[in-house]
Amino acid sequence: MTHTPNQSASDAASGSTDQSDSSNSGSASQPFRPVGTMMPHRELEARIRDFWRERDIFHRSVEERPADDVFSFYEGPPTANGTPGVHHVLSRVFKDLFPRYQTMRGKRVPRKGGWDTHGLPVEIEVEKMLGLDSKPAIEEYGIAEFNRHCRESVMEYVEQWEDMTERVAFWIDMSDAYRTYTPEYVESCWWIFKTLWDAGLIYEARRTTPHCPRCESSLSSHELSQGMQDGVRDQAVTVRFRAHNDSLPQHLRWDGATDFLAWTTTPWTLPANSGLALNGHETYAVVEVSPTERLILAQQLVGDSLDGIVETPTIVASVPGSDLVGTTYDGLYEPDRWGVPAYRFDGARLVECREQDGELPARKVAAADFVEMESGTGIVHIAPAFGEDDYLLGREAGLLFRQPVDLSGRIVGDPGAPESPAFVGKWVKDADPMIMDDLESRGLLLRKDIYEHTYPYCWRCDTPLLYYAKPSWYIATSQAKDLLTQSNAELIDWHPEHTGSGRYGDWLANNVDWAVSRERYWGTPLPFWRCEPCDEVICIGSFDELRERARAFSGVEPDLSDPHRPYVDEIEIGCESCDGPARRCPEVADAWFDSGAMPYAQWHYPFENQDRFDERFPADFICEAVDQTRGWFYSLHAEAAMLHRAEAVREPISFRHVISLGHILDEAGEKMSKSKGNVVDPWEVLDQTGADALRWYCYVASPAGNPRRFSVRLVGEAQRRFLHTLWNTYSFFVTYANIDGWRPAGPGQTPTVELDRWILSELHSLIERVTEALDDYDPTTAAREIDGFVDALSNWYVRRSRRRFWSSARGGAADLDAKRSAYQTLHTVLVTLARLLAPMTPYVAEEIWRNLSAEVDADAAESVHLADWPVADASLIDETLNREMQLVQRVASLGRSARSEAGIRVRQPLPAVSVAVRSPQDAEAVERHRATIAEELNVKTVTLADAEADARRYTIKPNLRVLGPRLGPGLPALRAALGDLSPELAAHIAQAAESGQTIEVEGVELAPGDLLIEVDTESNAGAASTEDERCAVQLSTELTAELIAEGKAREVINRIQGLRRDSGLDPDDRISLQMASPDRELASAVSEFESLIAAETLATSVSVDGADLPPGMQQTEAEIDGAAIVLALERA
RNA sequence: GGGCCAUUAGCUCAGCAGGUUAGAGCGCAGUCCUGAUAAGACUGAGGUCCCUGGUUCGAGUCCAGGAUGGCCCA
Repeated sequence: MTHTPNQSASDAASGSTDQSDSSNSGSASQPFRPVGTMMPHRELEARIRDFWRERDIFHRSVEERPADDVFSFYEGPPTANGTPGVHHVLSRVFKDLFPRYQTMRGKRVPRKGGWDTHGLPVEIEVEKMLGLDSKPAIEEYGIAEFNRHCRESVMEYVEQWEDMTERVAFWIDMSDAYRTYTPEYVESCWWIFKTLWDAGLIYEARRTTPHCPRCESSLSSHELSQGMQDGVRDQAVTVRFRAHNDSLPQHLRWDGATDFLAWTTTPWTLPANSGLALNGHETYAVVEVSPTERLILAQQLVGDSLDGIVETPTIVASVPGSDLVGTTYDGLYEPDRWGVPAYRFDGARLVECREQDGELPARKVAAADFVEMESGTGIVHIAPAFGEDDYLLGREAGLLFRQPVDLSGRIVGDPGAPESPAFVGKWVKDADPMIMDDLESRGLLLRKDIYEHTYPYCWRCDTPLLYYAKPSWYIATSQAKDLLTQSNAELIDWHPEHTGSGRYGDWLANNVDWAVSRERYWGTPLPFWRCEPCDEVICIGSFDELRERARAFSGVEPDLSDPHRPYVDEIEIGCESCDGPARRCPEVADAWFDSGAMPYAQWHYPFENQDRFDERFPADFICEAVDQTRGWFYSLHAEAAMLHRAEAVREPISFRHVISLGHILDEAGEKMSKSKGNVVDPWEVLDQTGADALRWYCYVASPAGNPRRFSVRLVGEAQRRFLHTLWNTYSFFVTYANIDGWRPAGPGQTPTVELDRWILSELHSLIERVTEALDDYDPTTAAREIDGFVDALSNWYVRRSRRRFWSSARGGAADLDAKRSAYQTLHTVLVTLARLLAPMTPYVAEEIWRNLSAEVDADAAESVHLADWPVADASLIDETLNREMQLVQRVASLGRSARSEAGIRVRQPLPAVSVAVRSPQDAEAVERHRATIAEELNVKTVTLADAEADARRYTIKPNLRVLGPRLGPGLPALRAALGDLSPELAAHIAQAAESGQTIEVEGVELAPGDLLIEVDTESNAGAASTEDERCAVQLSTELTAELIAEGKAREVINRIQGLRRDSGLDPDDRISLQMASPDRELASAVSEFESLIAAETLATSVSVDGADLPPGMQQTEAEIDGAAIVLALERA
């Protein structure tokens, strides 16, 4: 049996297995595995995946490249405690492209996988599962057991991840993947901490975080935004602080009392007051409210603040805020008298003020830009322990730090102390009214209001959060700010560029120290041990060191097979200074620290694999979504820069090229989220359209850095438009090559057929452009170039070459060379395309490569992914030919347009086309491609328009690009003058310009290059014309009897071909043909063109006017131009 | 509140250094073509190039301000 081009997809799917005579690709009649017209993507992917697995192609694609020429790729580790979504697919698709490309370019690209396993999101999932809802609950449940669940949960969906990864053909070594929880990984992290510690780049300080007093836990910014509530109504109070008279500016000192008015929505923070902030650039008013009392507040807020409190406020003085800075005042409470210690800032550290150091410094007024005039009094109460702004101002202005509230939200202090207030021991929200009552009774509360604002609540338990300064460990990244920004600007190549210079660069320029500790359980434990008696901190840099010191201290060597909490917390070591016992500080590391440690920790560097590390650091390429600018992109860069500063690694960067991907949106441009229900399931897309289509869409739709809209429909469109066209070209080739038994015959010489030379010229030009784009990490340009090429290949090259592929079937042995050339050329193009597509659409590329090359050529690489990237052969690129072909295509397009305008169908031959062009080169092109133009337009002759003979109209326009800069403001006058030219003058100028003379118009000397000349051909009777800026085409529409007859004959051919198809004949079946028509004209046309009809329809015998058509024949009655004809045929 | 990006046809996107009539694909309508192609060709409808100013002989493109959307950070 012979395959017809119309065989169905399901035939093709099973084609190679259940059709006995076609199962061997090497069989005599069928050089290639038959291919149907529809791409069977599911079957194809499964088959190719099996092949890759069986033949170990991925590993070989790495191992077969030279070990000393590595292209280093780092995998940004995902967490497998959730199912993979489309956005994960997107990043894997982009990650995969460049390693594949570089492999084909000859690099060895090892691809070690990795999993991110630590962190709060993991803990939260486990808490939910176990029904725990707070830190105390976890501790009661048991940290050991809790962490055991965490460890299990992070690999829960690993199988789904592996399936997805394999399905989209992301080649990465999962069997050798690093996991951030392994002891080796943790130990490398400790090495980093120790290295930075020794370089003095780690310190402990307080950090203000949103804190849930019920869960006793800090919340991340992500959690914070989940629990923001609008329209929260809180009590706002305005209170007075008595200024020290002798600290006021001279002119404000007097006998009476002067009070600052300050405003707050959190009365419970008032006992912690250490300062008042005002805006140094604003004006403050001193208001006299009684003969003995004055108040100070922002001048512009006097009315609002005192409304209803003071009848007629009298402003006795106005002072700039800056004049009040440094004024001291009395606090409302003195918590140090009921057992709350006060601390002073020593840089970022806090030092407790001890009794022996003398009296505490007084509270004072400071200037701060964050003080606004929107509401309140323009004076803000500052409690450095309870707010980010407060803390930073306290540190900057040298205020005291008091923290009379514990982590569970209770007011601390010794209730037995003589001055201890009643609210000691109370929950802060319960303390609020007590404090207000107390202040009111002491005459210090000026007013109470209800204030509506947005306030954060715990997303889990709905408790209002406290901003709370907690001890925290910092990496002093701001000390390396210059190194971070400079190395980023000079050494890292960002795509898109603006992310590196803009978003990321700006963020680095505003770098603040990295708060790296978390008061949690499932994470890399910080290697800091603190001596209980003397507070000395010891940083441990390896397990051996810890074992050693623990044994030296306790005589027992600890088990470090699991270095996590709680086991590591139990290990005690000796203090170097006082010999006291040191215990581990309970915090774990920010999980981002783990991710940034992967260049070292994935190899257990520096304890093992030094060579490997050296060879692969820094990475040549990484790729993640844009949200990683402050995530992995930063942690990687920061750790490398800090280690470089500590002189531990040779480069201050850990990656050289980076693609930052835009986010995936739904079809309407909305973010995908479960609550909106617009999440696209990756499996659905993969099932419906296949991995290649999904990948292709990702590359071609929009540049990597753009946000992209995504839906099954859009991917399906890309599939139809590109993959389907490619596949059909491939299928066409295989079908005809099999019919002819054509086999590739080694490297052929440059073809002589012009069309073949042209497509090869375009192909090599394409190789150049695609290579350039991929070298520049620009897959979108590469994909769009290939897309355009495949369109030209299918709709010009193959269409124009069809007759050559059929030529043996048409009986002409003379065209054998041309046919061989066509096969050879199309084969070369497809096999080269397979290589160009291999990094992008690895399945279909492999299919084409295997069928057309590997399976028939013992010398070809077994897999396209083991093959080399094609190299453009400049000698095959013929720019002139490319331009000429472009012109021919334009002429054909214009001619078809003229035809349809004249309403003459394409099968009707026309006598002539006349082409007007504007350059000698184009004229030559028309001459050289006459035959093509004639065939495309179905005309008998192609002539160049003769300027004299035609009624031509010229339009002369100034070449603005040239004349604009030269004439400037004089341009409009010239433009007007050229627009008003008489036809004669225009023709005169045009001819002068064409012959290279200089013309003067409106006093301006114009050289030929200064003008653009357009030609219109008048459409005279019997012609149809159309033009564009490069050429004009005029079709002669005058029909002769001869042409009409040929038109009729072509109609007959069309009907016979239809009948052939309907009769189930194969394309190369011969027929005997009989025709009969009562219409004289039609009958004579058929007789006249009998040989044409026979040749086109493969008729070996033709009988016209067979009055008695034999009954066994397939027959049909057709109507042509109103005349009936009966057609009958049978296989000859 | 700050930063980055985007905004061009119903939809998805091009539009390079400012230049003459702003393009493509999909979709829609019509016509044609077809023995590889669920394809293709031709034509048509469909645009205040987000808005307002400015620079310039000339602005979708450059500058300033604003609007909307997305992301990040407060």
